[in-house]
Amino acid sequence: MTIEEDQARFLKCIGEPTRLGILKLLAEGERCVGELASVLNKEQSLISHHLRALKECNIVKDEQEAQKIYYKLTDVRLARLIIDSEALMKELSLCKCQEVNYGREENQKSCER
Amino acid sequence: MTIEEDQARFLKCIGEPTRLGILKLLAEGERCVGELASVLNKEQSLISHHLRALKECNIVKDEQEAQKIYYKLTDVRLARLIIDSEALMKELSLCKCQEVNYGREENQKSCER
DNA sequence: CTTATATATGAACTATAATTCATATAAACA
DNA sequence: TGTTTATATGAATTATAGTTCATATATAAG
Repeated sequence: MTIEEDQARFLKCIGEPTRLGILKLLAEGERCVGELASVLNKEQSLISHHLRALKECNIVKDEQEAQKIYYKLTDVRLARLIIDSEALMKELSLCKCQEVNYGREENQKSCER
Repeated sequence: MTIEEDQARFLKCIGEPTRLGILKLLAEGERCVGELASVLNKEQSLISHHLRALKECNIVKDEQEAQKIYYKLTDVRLARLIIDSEALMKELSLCKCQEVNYGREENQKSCER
């Protein structure tokens, strides 16, 4: 088991659209499964499966409160990582002069290709 | 196409062991395909496929020099992202008290589970 | 103790991605 | 021009991951 394999597992776990949606919500504060499912408009069981994957990677932790189970990020720096990678991704996409530029058209002229 | 989908594509592209190996080498400086393949001890065609994936995500760019084609990171901040995510991953794994602790055994006692 | 609510689980299915192999392209050079 | 070297490509295969559905578990409330 190499570091790259572990790191890949970690990044791959974050790098899935539904899980990113979950993580961005949890970056704002803890949420229970039902809330996540309704806000993201996905099936409860799907959210549960994704939460389990995130938990197995130590990205989130849970806490039971009555019938509900609240999830939160294990570390605040995860929120930073998500924000930073989003910013970087947007810039790299801009330099490709794609159609999708996330509303920052004024920056298109600074693209060399 | 949501931001989460784009961001996931970006992170998933980085989050693969062989591609991480490539990226860490490119973080040190540009390399041609053959070098990458021999250092990583993988087939040339495999490296080529992965480089194409990285290029499609604008993570690397290439430059031809005679018969050889040199690859480099499109942005230095990618190196930072890889370093930071590795550091964070290691810390999160430590808190899980896993067997794999990347040689930082002295920190195991600070783990609450 | 029965019912409602919240979440988890496992199997089946579907989709996506990684790998290998054979071959194509293209530059350099004898 | 024929050969070597470097890289890319596409098809086929295999592996991994995401999704759905039905159902299980567990807490709370009547």
